[in-house]
Amino acid sequence: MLNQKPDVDLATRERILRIMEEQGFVPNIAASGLAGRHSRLLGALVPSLTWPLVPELMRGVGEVVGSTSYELILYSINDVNHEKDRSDVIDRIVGTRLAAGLLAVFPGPSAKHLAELHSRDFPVVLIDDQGIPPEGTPWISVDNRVGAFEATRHLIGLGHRRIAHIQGPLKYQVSHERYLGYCDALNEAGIPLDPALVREGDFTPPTGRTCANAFFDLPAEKRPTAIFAGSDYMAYGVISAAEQRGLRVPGDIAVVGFDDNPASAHMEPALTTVRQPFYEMGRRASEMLLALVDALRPMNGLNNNGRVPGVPSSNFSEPIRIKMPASLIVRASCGASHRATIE
Amino acid sequence: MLNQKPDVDLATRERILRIMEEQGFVPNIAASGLAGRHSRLLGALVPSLTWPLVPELMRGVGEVVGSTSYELILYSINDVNHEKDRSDVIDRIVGTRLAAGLLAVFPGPSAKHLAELHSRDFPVVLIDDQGIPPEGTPWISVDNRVGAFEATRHLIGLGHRRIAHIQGPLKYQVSHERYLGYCDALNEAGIPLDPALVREGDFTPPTGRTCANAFFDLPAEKRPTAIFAGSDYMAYGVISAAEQRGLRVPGDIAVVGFDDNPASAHMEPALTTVRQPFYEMGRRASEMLLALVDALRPMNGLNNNGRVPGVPSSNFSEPIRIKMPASLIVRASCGASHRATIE
DNA sequence: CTGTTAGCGCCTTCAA
DNA sequence: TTGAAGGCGCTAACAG
Repeated sequence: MLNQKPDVDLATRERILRIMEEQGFVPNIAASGLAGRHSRLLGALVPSLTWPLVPELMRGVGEVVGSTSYELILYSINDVNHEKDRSDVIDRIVGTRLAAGLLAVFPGPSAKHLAELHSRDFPVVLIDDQGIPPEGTPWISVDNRVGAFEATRHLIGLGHRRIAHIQGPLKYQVSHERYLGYCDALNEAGIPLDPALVREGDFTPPTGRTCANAFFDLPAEKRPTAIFAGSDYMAYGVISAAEQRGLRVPGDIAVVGFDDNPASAHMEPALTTVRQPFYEMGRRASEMLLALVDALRPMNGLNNNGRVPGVPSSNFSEPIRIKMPASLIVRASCGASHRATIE
Repeated sequence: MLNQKPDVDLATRERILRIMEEQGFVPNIAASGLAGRHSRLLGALVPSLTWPLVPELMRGVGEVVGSTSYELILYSINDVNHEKDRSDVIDRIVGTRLAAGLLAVFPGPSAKHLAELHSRDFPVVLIDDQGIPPEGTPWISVDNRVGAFEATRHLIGLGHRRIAHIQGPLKYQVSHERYLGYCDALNEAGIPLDPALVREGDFTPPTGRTCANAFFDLPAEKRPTAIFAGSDYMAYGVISAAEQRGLRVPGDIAVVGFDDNPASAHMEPALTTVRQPFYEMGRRASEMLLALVDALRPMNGLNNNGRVPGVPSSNFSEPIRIKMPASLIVRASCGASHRATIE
């Protein structure tokens, strides 16, 4: 019977169905999933939505999923610092058989387990900015190295020679990648790397402040004229430390961040930074996941009439790993207005 | 049969079930919802997650829902400016019978329709900062007026007499409420309201900048010494305009915002603002929704054994409308460090 | 092509 | 108490 309509003799049921379809009839998704052995739900496994870039990502996901007949079910793992392996949670999720596929944002240590799920033909797409994809699992990431390279090169182009870098935690791959990009740019310009100008932070403003102060305490001839922070949040700390010392940004010290947090455009001075295309990544990831899920459907999504034979069920092919470009957003904090970026 | 376990003769089925239960057996949510005529999914209808405060809210929601056996299904309506009535979408959502209840964040014009759903015994909880609740529908909002009152009074306490206010769009109730709070504080201090010191913005930095410039253009004796912006974003614009004029914040002009965006603590100067307890609101709302949903379940959530009679199905009672307090967060931008707030 | 039937995995009721 | 049967709303595979 359809929805909760009152029972009628079976003879007229079909007719009723037809009529209802012509009006706006909405089938019960749960029942349809059950019967069709195929859920219309996609799971999204995300870390705290309060991370600055996750909402932007989910905007892309929501848009794509919203344009289909699928619905999004949100598994928001509010892990304190995202260190724990959430394989148990993932197993529970898969166990409920609610979702036809899983989109995992910044999976961290669970990536391995998700890759295994994928290899068992459960549709999985990973989004991360790390860059160490498990073998064969669909994976969308950001080209951190090139992003950092461009940021640093931009500072060099502005005449800076003593450029400091505040790394993220070294346990994260991204931190290394951004550091390598920084080195690349110095190399290209023939500027020797000065270890005194590289420090490790933890992505938060306080460590940005601490590292900046350490740089400011260097003897004048070793002191940097520009700081490239591994995250916008650390750049906030740098700016704050500079102001407290009476140093003007960008007049006395140029600052560049990484992430392009929503607020970074609106600060004073507006922060030059490297934008990661999270919205686009969300879109791409969702599209990939939908493709995987569809490939697994009986009849491959075609009506059961056409003579077209279903493709060999495991159509897990095509674009597997995507590396998205990060782009430099030039604003006031680096002291260059050679490109007027009004946002 | 349970999950997709291979078929066995009916005799041993039950035994298998028992054993599986002792191990970690995870029932199929869709099937259980179908059979039990009760879904274990809660719908969350949210505007763009990229609004600064929605993620914080969803953190609360996610935490509460995650601690139950319910799952969250996310209906993210990326409406351009949240004006459209989404009743059609809501009908589709309810029509799928997927969710047992609906949590609507900033429902805007759809609030009326949601209230009607509620009156038809479909569990609905609204979260809004507006303050015009439809009759009887569970509704959680923020006390904007008192928040604005405290912000303004704080400025008065610092010695300011000429305090400007930048309103949000007047089509929003919040804008009026915050304005009223501002007036309350002036009244209390016996400061006459000066219409030249009140302007309407649209919650974004550019209008903050525009309005601030208008204030700065006033003749010296009419010029404000403090500006209370109706949103943090507008406060960013104010700060930016001030800097461009060579005015120091808070030295020359004190600035207070409203919202406490995540970045507001990290700017230079850190922004004094009014925090809305969105995390807590998310929690409360989820708890209310869960209560409503449970009240509707057959047997009222008790096992079908106990002699306890189910409560009369419509147990829609208890806390219906909640107004949460907003709290002043004092930071550097208002020039008062009488409370050292390090964040 | 339309019509019918048999479940999907689970809950609930009734019988033992 | 325990167990078997019926059905939730729908789809898919089969008949006509």
